[in-house]
Amino acid sequence: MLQNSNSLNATFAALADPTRRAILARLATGEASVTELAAPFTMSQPAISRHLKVLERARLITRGRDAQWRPARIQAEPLREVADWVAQYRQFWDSQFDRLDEYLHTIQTEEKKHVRKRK
Amino acid sequence: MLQNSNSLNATFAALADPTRRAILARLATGEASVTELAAPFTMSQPAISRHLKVLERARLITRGRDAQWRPARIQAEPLREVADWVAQYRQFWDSQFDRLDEYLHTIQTEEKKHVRKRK
DNA sequence: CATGTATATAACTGATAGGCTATATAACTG
DNA sequence: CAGTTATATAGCCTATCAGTTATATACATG
Repeated sequence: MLQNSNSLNATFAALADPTRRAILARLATGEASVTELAAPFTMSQPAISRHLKVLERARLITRGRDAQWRPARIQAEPLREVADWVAQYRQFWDSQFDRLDEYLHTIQTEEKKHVRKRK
Repeated sequence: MLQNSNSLNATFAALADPTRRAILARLATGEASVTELAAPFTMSQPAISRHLKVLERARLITRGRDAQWRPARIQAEPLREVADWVAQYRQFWDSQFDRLDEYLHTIQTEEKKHVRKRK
């Protein structure tokens, strides 16, 4: 279950920054150069380059080469891993699972109360 | 689209740590005390308390009170936000969307090439 | 080959993360 | 109320993050 631990660490850390999420959103419409990606932001070009490096290390993007441009492309795999990870918890908000959720929670709470009192 | 930016920042940052993800996995089976949550780990109790505080600030857990115990319970909402966010990118790995994905990518790439050459 | 454009890297800085130990607080229990 | 248990907080340390400016590198082109 935790074999993707390192991968998820890097992916979630990369996604924790709004600039990087905005870059991904932009790349969802197609590849783009660093300058194009930097345009919507007030921060410097090196800052964007570093954000891209973080995304690249998390494998959320790959970089190409087109003359002096280094176009970035979004990569699906880490996003799929996030989707798979969070799907584990779907029961907690999906009404389809409410009954099971409630049941599991009830028996768990009862057990804990007993355990604690015994100690 | 970015109205949940702050919330997602905290949520993704919280999820970037494997200890905190393990705590959430444990809480998916029902509420638990700090000591119970700390048991599987080699780190100190204060370290676990701090991890719980991070999860709490991200609203991924809430804390209760049961005598000297402070049971933690998982909260669905931020996880649902993550699921919603990542669902935006479902097209990139779901084969159902491959054709659209390919089409979008092709026209995007063509456009970019023209723009770059003109400059 | 000199210049312009696109991007990366280096060096610095201030803030935050995540661990520790020691200590404080809160509640139960004899 | 003294001792025990559960948890939180404080203070410290080291590492990493996210930004900056200055500079280097890579490529295109007149």
